[in-house]
Amino acid sequence: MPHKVPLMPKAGRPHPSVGFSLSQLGLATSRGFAELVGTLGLEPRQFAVLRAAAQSAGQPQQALAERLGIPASTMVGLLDGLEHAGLVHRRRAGTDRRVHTIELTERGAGVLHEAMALAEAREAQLCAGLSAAERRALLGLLARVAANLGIEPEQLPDRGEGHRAP
Amino acid sequence: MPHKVPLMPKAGRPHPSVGFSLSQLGLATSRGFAELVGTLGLEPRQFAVLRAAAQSAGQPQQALAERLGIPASTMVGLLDGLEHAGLVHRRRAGTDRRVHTIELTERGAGVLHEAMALAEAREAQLCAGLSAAERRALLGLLARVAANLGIEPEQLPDRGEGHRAP
DNA sequence: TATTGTTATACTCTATAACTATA
DNA sequence: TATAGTTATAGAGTATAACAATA
Repeated sequence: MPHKVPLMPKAGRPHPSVGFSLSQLGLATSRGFAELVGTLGLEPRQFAVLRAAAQSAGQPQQALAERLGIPASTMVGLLDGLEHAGLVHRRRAGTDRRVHTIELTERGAGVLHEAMALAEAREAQLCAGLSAAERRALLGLLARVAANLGIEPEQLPDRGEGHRAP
Repeated sequence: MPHKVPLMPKAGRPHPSVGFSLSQLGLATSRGFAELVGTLGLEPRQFAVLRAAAQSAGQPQQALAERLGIPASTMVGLLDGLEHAGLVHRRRAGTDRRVHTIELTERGAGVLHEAMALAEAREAQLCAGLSAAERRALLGLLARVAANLGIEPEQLPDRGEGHRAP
């Protein structure tokens, strides 16, 4: 959450606004998700790293960083944690001994699996009481708002660089 | 964190999830809002303070802090900025000379007005292409998700890092 | 000389706790 | 003694820049 944390108006309560609701819910969901994967000893970005590493094994650590929009120096610490927990493996590439390729350990794959299950359960909790059609409608409307903002569907939340992002 | 900035998965792209979409859009909207009011020299929480102060003049500074969920020590800096910009006025209460009551200056009211106009324009941009009925539907669905999370409609995003060390 | 990963530095933000002045 | 506001200190988190090994 983090978005740095964004705080928006309140009070007046003339009408609820989409912007305020999204800001409020976005913070709550990401915070809740962080807590959830925290029970597995992961922080959200480590979960993202596990997923990305699982998609194709043996990626250089810098490739992962770039793909997730995480600075290389930050990636070091994230991987240190994952490696120390035995979830991931750094190996020097034979072709270029400067690069470290990343692979999930068996245990790492297991934890990733658990984390995905938690995420699914969380999704179900968020959407409790919504019919399948309503959930689809919500996703569709959110996608249209995202399009208005120029956000591509796959794009990571991406912590802004220099700008203040509360 | 945006925030702790919460970062969520990506990649796999089996189906988009409500949780991920909200996290992504929430960060984008709050960041965009921060940039927007930034053009007026405000940060988001200062905008919130102006709104709250406008609702009823002469509130003690601590009342504002509590109402917005902002720590008293943080409120000091926010008000310092607002006062220095001539948007707000600290006055010692006659009844209890310890309390500082806060009032908007004429200029503060003007800036608040501008900021609200910006926020409205932003809302329109977010909802571009949505019919009135679709926007209502979106707000309704978001409210139901919020209810599932136990969030009250009025509640501020609330950065509360809450569970720190006692 | 350029590049991969690492470490070190500096900066931003925030909260906790000390401090003052009133009560 | 307790409270409103202020200031100071310390902690977490991050990005930028220097660094070592390899190319």
